Amino acid sequence: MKQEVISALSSTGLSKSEIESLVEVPKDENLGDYAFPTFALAKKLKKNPVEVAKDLAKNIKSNEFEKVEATGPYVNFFVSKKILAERTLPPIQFQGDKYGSSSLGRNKKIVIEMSSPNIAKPFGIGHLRSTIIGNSLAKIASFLGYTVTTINYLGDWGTPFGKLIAGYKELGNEKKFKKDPIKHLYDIYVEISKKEEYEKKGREWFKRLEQGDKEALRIWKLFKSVSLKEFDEIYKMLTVKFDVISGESNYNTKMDAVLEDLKKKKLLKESEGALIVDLEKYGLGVSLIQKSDGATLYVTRDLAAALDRKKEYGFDRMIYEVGAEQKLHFKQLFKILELLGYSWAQECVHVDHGLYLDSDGKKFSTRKGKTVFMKDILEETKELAREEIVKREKVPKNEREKRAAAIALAAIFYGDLKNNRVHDMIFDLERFLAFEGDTGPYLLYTYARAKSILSKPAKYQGNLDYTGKYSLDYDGVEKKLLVKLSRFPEIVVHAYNDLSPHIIANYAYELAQLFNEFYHSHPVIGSDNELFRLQLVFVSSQVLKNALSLLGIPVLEKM
RNA sequence: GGGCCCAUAGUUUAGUGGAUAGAAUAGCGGACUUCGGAUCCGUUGACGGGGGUUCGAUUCCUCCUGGGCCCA
Repeated sequence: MKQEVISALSSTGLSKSEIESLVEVPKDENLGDYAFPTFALAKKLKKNPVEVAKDLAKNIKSNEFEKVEATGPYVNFFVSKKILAERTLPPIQFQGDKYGSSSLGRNKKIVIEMSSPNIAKPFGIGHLRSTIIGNSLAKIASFLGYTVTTINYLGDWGTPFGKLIAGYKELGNEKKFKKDPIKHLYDIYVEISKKEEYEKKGREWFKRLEQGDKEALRIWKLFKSVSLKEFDEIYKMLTVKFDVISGESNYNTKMDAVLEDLKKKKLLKESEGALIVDLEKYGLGVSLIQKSDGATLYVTRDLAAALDRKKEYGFDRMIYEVGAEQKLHFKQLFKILELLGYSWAQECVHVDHGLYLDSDGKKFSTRKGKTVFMKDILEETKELAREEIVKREKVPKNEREKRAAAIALAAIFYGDLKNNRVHDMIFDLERFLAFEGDTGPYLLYTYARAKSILSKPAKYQGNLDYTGKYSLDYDGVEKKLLVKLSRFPEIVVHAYNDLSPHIIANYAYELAQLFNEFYHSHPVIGSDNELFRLQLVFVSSQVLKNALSLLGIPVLEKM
C-alpha cells in the first residue's frame, strides 16, 4: 500500500526515492495509515510546512484513499477499505509461503560466516547468538533472492589446543573421556588454566602440531571428531544447517602464501622477532601475523580464508556474524585485505552482536568454568514446555515430545532475536523460560489458534485462496490487521538492509497482538461476515508463518 | 594507558531528527457459560547528567558519570 501513497505524492516534484524515505507510519494509528511530513518539502519551497500540507492534501485526488487530510505539517493518508482488501489479500493468498519474498538479490552471492564454535569446548551461549542471528540473516537474504552460502568456521587451531593436548596427556582419563568427552576436556581446560606451567608446554605442543607431529595430530583429531559429534547434535536440535563446515585448521598449510603476499606488498615488519603489520596510521594498532616462535595467529588464517572464499564463491558480499568483541580484529583484517590491493575488502562486513553477560554483568569465561551449556538450556526449556503440554489433555502422548521441542525452540530463538543485536544482554534463564507476553510461544500459540479456526466446519464451503470476492464491510480492528499484513514485504527489506532480524521479530509480535485482539472480539465461524473473516484468519496465519520462518522458528500447526 | 560499544518505567526492551516515547513483565483492577485463558481489556510507572547544533533532539556533536568489550 506504500506504493499507492508514493505515487500520489509524485506531484510534489520530489524524486520517488526521496518520497519513499520520507513516507512514514504515524505513531498514532488514528491519524492515518501512512503519513507524509512536509518539513523537507517546505524547506525546498521556502513555505510554511502547515500550508504545504494543506495544499497537498487538497490537491491529491485519488479513489485509492478514503481520506487524505492535513494535520498540522503532516499529510495523512487513510487507505480505502476496498483497495486495501483487494491489494492485500490476493498476494498473500496466491504467494503463500513466498509472500514477502522478492528478486532483489538476483544473481548476487552472499557468504555468511556464522556460529563458529571452538572445538574441544562445550557449545555455550556465547555461540548461540551468532548461530541464531546468522541463521536468520541467511534465511532473510535467500528470501530476497540472494544466493547464500553459510559457513560454520570452527575455531580448531591455535595455541589453546597445544595447551589442551598437554593437559590431556597428563590429566586425561580414558574412562571419563569415553563417558562424556567434552565435559572431560572442559574440566581439564579449567584445571590447566589455573597453572602457569601449561603456557610453555602448550606452546611446545602447538608447535609440534603445526609441524605435523603424529602424536599431536592424533590427539587433535580426536578432539575434533568428538566436538563435531556434539555440535551436530546441538545443530540438529536447533534445526540449523550449514552449507559448508570449515575451520581455521583448513588454512594452516596456506600460511606461506599469505606471508609471501604480505612481504611482496611490503606490509610485513619485524618486531622483537615477530612479524607484524603496522596499522598505527589508520588508528588500528598493530596486527600480529606470526609470533616469535613461528606460530601463526588467527588473523593470518582469516586472511587465507578470505582469499580462498573469494576464489571459491565469488561473493558480492561476505558477512561475518561474530560477536562485538572481535571488532578490532575484523577492522584489521579488512584493512590488511585493502592494503593488499583487494578491492573486494569493501564487500566484507562484520555484523557484530553484543555478548551475553552472566548475572554479575561480566563476560562468561570458559577459563573460569562459568560456561552455560547450550544443551542444558535446551533441556530445561523443553522440560518446562513439556509440563505445560501435559496439562492439555487434548495433546496425544506421542505428540508431546515433538511439541515441547518446537515450543522450546521458539522460546529460545525469539527470546534472542527480538533484541537489537548490538546490545549486551544479561543471560537470564527465566527470560528464556517465559511463555507469556512478548515470547516465542505466544507467537506459536497465535498461529495454532488461527489454524484451529480454519479447521472448524464453517458455513462457507470452498477454497479460501481463490474466491476473489472481498467484503468491504469490516471495522477498525480488522483494518489495522490488514494494514499490518500489507506491510510485511517492506519489513523484510528493512530487516535485510539493517541486517537486523529483530525488525522481523518485532513485526511478528505486533501482528500476533493485532490478531489476538481481532480474535477476541470477532467471532469468525458462523458470523455474518464469515467468508471475509476466514480469509483474514488465513492470511494472518500465513504471514505469521512466513515471519517465523525467517527467524528460523519452525511453526507448529498445533501445540 | 589507548580505542570501540552501550545507557529509555522496579526489570527486559521498541523507537534514531518531527505529531501524546510503544510494548512485555512484575503490581493493582477487570472480561468471556463463545472459534484453544500460553488470551483479551483497563491502570500505576521511563529517555543517566551538563553544554551545543536545529524551526524541532530520546535520536546528531561534545564533555561528564556508570557499565561492558578489545588492544598493550
